[in-house]
This record gives sequence, structure tokens and C-alpha cells, in this order.
Amino acid sequence: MRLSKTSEYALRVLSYMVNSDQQVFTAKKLVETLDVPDKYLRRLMTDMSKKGFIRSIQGRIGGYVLAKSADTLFLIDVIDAVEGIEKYNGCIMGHDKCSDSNPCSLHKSYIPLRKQELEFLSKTSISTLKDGTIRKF
Amino acid sequence: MRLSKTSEYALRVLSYMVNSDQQVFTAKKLVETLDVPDKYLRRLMTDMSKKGFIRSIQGRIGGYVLAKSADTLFLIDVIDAVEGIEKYNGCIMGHDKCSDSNPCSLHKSYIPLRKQELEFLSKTSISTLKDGTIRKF
DNA sequence: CTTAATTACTACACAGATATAGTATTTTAT
DNA sequence: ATAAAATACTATATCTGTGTAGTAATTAAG
Ligand code: SF4
Ligand code: SF4
Repeated sequence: MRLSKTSEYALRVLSYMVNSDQQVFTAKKLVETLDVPDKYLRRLMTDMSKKGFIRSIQGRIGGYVLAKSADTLFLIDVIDAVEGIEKYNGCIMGHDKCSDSNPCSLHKSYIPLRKQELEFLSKTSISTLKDGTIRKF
Repeated sequence: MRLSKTSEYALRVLSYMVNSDQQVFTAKKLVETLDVPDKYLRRLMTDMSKKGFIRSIQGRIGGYVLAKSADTLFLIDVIDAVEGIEKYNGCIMGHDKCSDSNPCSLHKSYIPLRKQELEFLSKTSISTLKDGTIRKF
């Protein structure tokens, strides 16, 4: 499964935040830790705070805080927010108006996997990523 | 699962060819039937014939013919040929040097699905796409 | 009040995938 | 031979995701 860089960065940030005891994270810190392009990350953080996943604190001791319970924030929500889920609703063969009664030649083989992919994205929460033994986000 | 347009086009062409009684297909015919950009398709066809999936016949009654047995041509081969499989070997969180003993925070949840995705691509052959009832490629 | 440290905003640059245009080459039919 | 119908090649244009640069706004500390 291929995601955009943007989604990848977003997930890595949230993963890092939920796995840390810290409360507030500066962009500087995130950039250093996660090795993500500085300005790109900052814009992404602003986007995510507008979406309500995180809360931004401006000013001298500012930074970002998780704003939504990690239990109720799913991978699909993050992807949808930062790049739009539409791209993933379409499928391998690029048709629209698909259904079991209007299938392309791949439909029957692909649909079970597609179901699992969507379930994975919609049932895996950020809290799933919490794991004391992990050092890679 | 998101593929590039190029892979999508390639698969649709092969699907159409394997589902038709016809032997030789002109680019013109393919473009009309599959609604793929003309020049883009032509270049793709040349690429695929160089890879040996199809054979091109030049000249006045030319066109393209399936050159490889559909049984032994798998989705993963097509994708690898037209855009390179490397992009798909990387994963959701964008790390490299991954292993079960060097996992990121998503690894445990994702790895079973990843296995299924790779199996789908490497075990689904073009002949699987053959289905008399299908009108959508 | 001024400085320092942070986030927010806006515009631009770059690269790769996708699409288009024009010309050259190959082969068949007459 | 010549014309017609097809593929092959090369160069260029467009679009989108990604990345960079510079400036403005916010807030705490001294
Ligand atoms: S596999 Fe199914 S959902 Fe995907 S393009 Fe074909 S018909 Fe549509
Ligand atoms: S999920 Fe596994 S394979 Fe994917 S980036 Fe994380 S460690 Fe690597």
C-alpha cells in the first residue's frame, strides 16, 4: 500500500507524539527527530491543527499537542484530512461507478483484498501505534 | 491499492486483449475501446513489447498481439515492467531496512495485510481476468 | 518595551508522472 | 514505384506532489 509522503509524515508525527510522555512538541523537535523537511512539516502541522487532530500553541513556548483522543483517531481519518480519501476510494483499474453487478475483469479477485485494506485503514487507530518497545516512528 | 495511471492502462489493455477473440489489436482500436490517451498508450505499447508481454507488428496491417502466455504473466510483472516495483516494496510509513526485529510502530498491525497485498499481485495472472460475462476492462 | 522563540502565511522552485505534437520508419496494397 | 495504414521515436507541455524561502504574527521572558 502506497501512501503519499504527506500522509506518511502525518502518521509518523502522530505516532511519535502518542508514543512519547512529552506533552508539547515544537516543530523543531519533530523535524530533528523524524527527519522530515522543516517547512513542509510546519505546513502539515498547521493543516492538522485546523482539522482538530492536534492543537497548536503559538508564541515563545509554543508547539503542538495531541488534541483528539488517539482511540478515536483512525488512519483513514488522517489520510482523508491531509490528502483526501477519494484517491483511495478509486481502485486499481481506475473505473468509477463500480459495483458487484457492474464489475471489471479484476473485480472478483480484488474485492476481498480491497475490503481488508479499507478495514485496516478504518479500524486501526493511532492508539494502536502505542508500544513501549518501539524506537522507530 | 493505488497504482499509477501507467500500470492501470497496461492492465486494462492486457485484460481487454485476453478477453477478446481477436488476435491483432491496433493502437487505434485500443484507444477507442479503452479510452486511454492515444500517444501515451502507443508509447506504453512499445514499452510492453520491449518487455516481451506483447509483440508488435509494424506496417500497414500491423498492431499488437499477446506474446506471453496469460497464465504466466502476473500483475506484479506488469507493474514492475511499466513503472518499477520498488515503489511498492517500500511501505506505508516510508522506512527502509525494515524487519520484524526492527519494526516501526505500525509494523505489527500492517504486516499481515502487506503479505496479502504482495500475494495478490504476485499470484493473480492475466488469465485470471478472462471472463465471458465481462464488458468492462 | 524590547527581545527571543515559536507558529502562520504566502509565494515560488523542483521533479516526476502524465499527456500532446510532429516526424520518421515499416510494411502492405495497388 | 507510390500511396496508405500502421508502429517507433523524440521533443515538449502540463499537472500535481513535494520541497524551499522569506516574511508576518503571536506570546513569554527579561
Ligand atoms: S476491481 Fe471492481 S472496484 Fe476496482 S475498478 Fe474493477 S470493478 Fe471497479
Ligand atoms: S510497517 Fe513495517 S515494513 Fe512498514 S515502514 Fe513500518 S517497519 Fe517498515
